[in-house]
Amino acid sequence: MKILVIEDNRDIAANLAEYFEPLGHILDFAEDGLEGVRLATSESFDAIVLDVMLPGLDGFGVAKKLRQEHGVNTPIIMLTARDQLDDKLEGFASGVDDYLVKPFSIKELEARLLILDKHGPFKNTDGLLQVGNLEFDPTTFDTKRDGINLELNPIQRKLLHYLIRHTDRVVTREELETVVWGDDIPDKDILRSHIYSLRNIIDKPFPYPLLHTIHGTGFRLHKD
Amino acid sequence: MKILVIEDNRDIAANLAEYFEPLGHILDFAEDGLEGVRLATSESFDAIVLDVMLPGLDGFGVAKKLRQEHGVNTPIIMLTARDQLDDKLEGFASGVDDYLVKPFSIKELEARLLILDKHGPFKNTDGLLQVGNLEFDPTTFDTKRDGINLELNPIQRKLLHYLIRHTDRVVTREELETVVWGDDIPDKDILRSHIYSLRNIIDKPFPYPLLHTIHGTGFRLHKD
DNA sequence: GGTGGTTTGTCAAAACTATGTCAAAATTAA
DNA sequence: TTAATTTTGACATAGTTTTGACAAACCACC
Repeated sequence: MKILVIEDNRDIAANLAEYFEPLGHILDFAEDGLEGVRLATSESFDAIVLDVMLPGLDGFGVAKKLRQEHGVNTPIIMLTARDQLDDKLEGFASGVDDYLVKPFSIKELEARLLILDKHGPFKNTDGLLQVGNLEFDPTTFDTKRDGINLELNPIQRKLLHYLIRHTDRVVTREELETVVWGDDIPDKDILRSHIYSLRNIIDKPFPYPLLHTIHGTGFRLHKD
Repeated sequence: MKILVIEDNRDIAANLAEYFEPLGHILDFAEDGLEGVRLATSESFDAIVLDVMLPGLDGFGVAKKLRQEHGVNTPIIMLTARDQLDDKLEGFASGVDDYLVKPFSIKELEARLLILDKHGPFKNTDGLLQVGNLEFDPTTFDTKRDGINLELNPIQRKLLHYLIRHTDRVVTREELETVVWGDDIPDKDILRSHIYSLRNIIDKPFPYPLLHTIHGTGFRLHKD
C-alpha cells in the first residue's frame, strides 16, 4: 500500500516507517497540515494516516479540506491523544473513515489499514475534478471534454490539475510556474508555450473556451 | 440501512432498536451465533453488528463462518467487553471490519455504521485479481490471459501483483521500484528492462496491450 | 480615437529526455 | 555445474520541452 502519514512527531513517523516499510508498504510523510494537503492532492495514495494535533491546520481541517475542497476520497485514519467521543464524532463528520486513540498499537493500525485497503476504490466517483464539460481524474489522469478523451503531456497535466482545483479563481503566472518547475523557474517566458498547447487540446476543438486570460495577471478556468 | 444485530443481551438490543428505528433504519435481531449465521445468509443486510460473547458459536466463529463458508461480505462491526489488542486482531483476522469496546457510545456506533455503508461490501482479496482477460492469483501465482497460462519470474510477479492491485491507477516508477527492491533502489534504470520483459509475456502475444506507459510518471494497467 | 510600449498568442524547428529494445555479462539459486 | 534470473550497456525511437521570431491584442496616455 502507498500510505501518506501526516504527523509532526518524528518519533512516531520513524516508528511507522520502521514497521511498515519492511512489509513492502510505501510511506510518504508530511509534517504539517498544509504540506499534507499538498501531497494528498498531488499524488494518489491508498490511505492517509492523519494526526489531529498538527502545527498550522489541524487534522479536522485537513480532512475537511481534502474531502470538501479537493474531492479527495482516499480513506483517512485519524490519530488522537484523547479518547473523547466528541472528538471522534467531529472526526467522522469531517470525513474521516476510522479513528485510533494514542497510544495505539501499530498492529491494530496495520489491521485497520488493511481493512481500508480491502474496501478498495470507493463506489462514488468523486476525486474526479470538473469544470463544465471538462473533467480530470488525478488518479488515472483520464481527461475528457464532452466525453471525448484528451491526451495531455506531463506539464499540461500539472497545469490543468492546478487550474481545475482552483476553478473560477484567477491563478497567477507565478503560481503556475511554481507548480510546474518548483523553485527553478526558467528565466524565459516558457509558460506561454505550454498554455498555448494546453489550449489547443482542451479548448480549440470545442465550441467555447474554458481557459481565459486575465491580462497582466494570469489565467482563470471557468465555464461561461 | 438494513442492519442485522447478533446480540444475546436484550437490553442492548432494545437500546439499539430504540435509537436506530426512529432514524429510519431497519433492524433484525438474532440471539445466538447460529441464528445469526442463518439470518445473515438468508437475507441481505447493509451491515452486521456482532457481539463477541454469544451462546453457542461466538462472534469470531460467526464472522469466520460467514466469510469463509458462506462468502458473505457484508461489513461486520464487532462489539466486545474487553479492550484487548489480541481480541481485536483476532476479530480482524476473522474478517471483521470494525471494532467497538463496550460500554460504547451509540453515536459512535452510528458514525461507524454510516462509514461502513459508505464503503460498501469489500472486495475479496484472497481470490484472484483481474483486469480484462488477464488474471493473477496472489496465493498460487497462477497467471493467465485468455485462459492461457503465463510464466512469470519473481520480479515480474511482484510488478504484476502491484499493478493489478492498483488497476486503472497511475503507478509511479518509484512505487514499482520500492515494491521490487525496497529501500535499496538500484541507481541505474533497471525497471525498464523488467517492464519490457513483463510486457513480452502479458501483452506481446495478445491483440491489445493492458500495460500502458504514462510518459514522465509511470505505468498504468488498464483495459481499453 | 490614435499611438507606442507591453503583454500575450501562434507556431515550428531544435535541443533534450524518457522509454523501448535486445543480447551479452554477471549474479544467484537449484 | 547447470539453469534461471537479474543487471548492464548500447543503440533506436518516441515523446517532451525549450527557443525564438513574428503577429495580434491590450492598455495607458495624449
